[in-house]
Amino acid sequence: MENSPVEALALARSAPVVGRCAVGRRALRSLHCLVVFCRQPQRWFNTADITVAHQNNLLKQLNQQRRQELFCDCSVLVEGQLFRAHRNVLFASSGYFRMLLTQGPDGLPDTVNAAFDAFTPETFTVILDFIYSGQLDLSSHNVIEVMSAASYLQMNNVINYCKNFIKSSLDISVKEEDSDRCLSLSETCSFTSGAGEDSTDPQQQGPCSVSPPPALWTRDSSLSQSGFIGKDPEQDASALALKTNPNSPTNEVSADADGLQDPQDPLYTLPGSERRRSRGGTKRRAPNSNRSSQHEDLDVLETRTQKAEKAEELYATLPPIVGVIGHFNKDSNPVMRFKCPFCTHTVKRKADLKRHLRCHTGERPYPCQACNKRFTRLEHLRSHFETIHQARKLVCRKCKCQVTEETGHVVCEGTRRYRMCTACIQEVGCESIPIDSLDGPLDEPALLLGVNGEEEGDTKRSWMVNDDDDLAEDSGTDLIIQQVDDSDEELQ
DNA sequence: CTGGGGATGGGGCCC
DNA sequence: CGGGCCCCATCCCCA
Repeated sequence: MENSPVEALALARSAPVVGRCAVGRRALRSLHCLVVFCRQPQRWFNTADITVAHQNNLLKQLNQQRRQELFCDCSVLVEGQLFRAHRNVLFASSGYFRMLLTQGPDGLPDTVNAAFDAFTPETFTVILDFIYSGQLDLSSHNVIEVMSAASYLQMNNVINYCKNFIKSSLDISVKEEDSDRCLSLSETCSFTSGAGEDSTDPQQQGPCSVSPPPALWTRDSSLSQSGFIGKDPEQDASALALKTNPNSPTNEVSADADGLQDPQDPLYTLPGSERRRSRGGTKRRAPNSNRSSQHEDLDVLETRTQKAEKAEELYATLPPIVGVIGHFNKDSNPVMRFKCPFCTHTVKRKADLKRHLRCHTGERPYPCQACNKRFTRLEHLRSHFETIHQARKLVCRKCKCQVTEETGHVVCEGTRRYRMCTACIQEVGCESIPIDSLDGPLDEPALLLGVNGEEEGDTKRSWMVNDDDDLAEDSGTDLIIQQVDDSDEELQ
């Protein structure tokens, strides 16, 4: 009796001691047939077809069983709604469930119950449907919640699909922004998974992927996950796209190539390599942008304002600031931590999370008025300004010797200022500038004017550095721009 | 090619 | 909760 190749494989696997028993001999014969069949694919079908067909069929069967609640040995309670599933499927799909099912104190129990308040039943439905079908039903309205839930459940493949969804939305946004400054995107799209196992392929890991989160699980529904999540994000995915995954190559290349990324942009983020390359200088706009009309500039300003507003909107409506129990303190009270919706990072304070989010959104609210470089934090701006533009370091730049306010002569190089000792000054033959001018136009209060003033729109005129008014190159020691007068600056 | 230093970014935590 | 400080990691430039 001959077996089919699939049966042969199964038989062979179940009878490892091939040849020592009848079953083993039968398996061996069947396996021989399989080899023959595979060598003549036109007579049979190749193994890849078998595998795919088998996987599809198996997944379909499992999904049917789930829907009919057949053999379900796992209950998941999400905000009061009960979901039945198979623990082996959940185990294979989610790092969270892997930990839940393997690291429990009592080994594998007969039934497993998990409860979540960190996401909605609708979100978990999307996740569960994906687990059992490979189809991820994403839309602009649920992508953040799904991504947050996937992050919570440690499903890297879903996270990556969500990132791709957001990135694709970004592409659409950028292209449309380039053409008619109009933001829109497709409302829904569906991603198909190639495999149910969550991906650990580093290439699929987004730039915001970090180390696995701490074990945040419970095997007792009474110890449900504490936390909260917005129920109605109402988020424009285009806004999310503009703010999400700033390091994505798509974002960088498309935006930068089109000259759309501007250091003046509150959401501006330097690409990984560009970030370093542009240090100490001013990122110029594309040459052709110099010839853009005033009308176009106004459109650009309007677009930036829209971006800033959307950033604020995102922060205001940001639902997935998920409070999670990080660990228990000495009094056995849960210590709440806040989880980033874009990665697995958790922080103690919501304010820290907001600060952390800037590394995902690319928001840089603190522009340097001297060189237009933008920073995510005021302290970074201040540090940069003191170091680069105020020559606060009492070290000779040439010979590295210690100098004082008196002996360290300030040398100006564009907007950059540094100190040199008397000997080096004479050796180089350059001129120092009076110390008095250091705290003149470049004093900090003026510097910081741009932080809040940027939203007024007028100061943005100075952000659009072109060949004619490149501050970094031409302003020299006369950094008058610190005397922020929006109306005057607009006219310059 | 390599190591040191500068500039920058990001996390933790205190005030 | 924002501001600020400290610390560390990373990247880049330069000798």
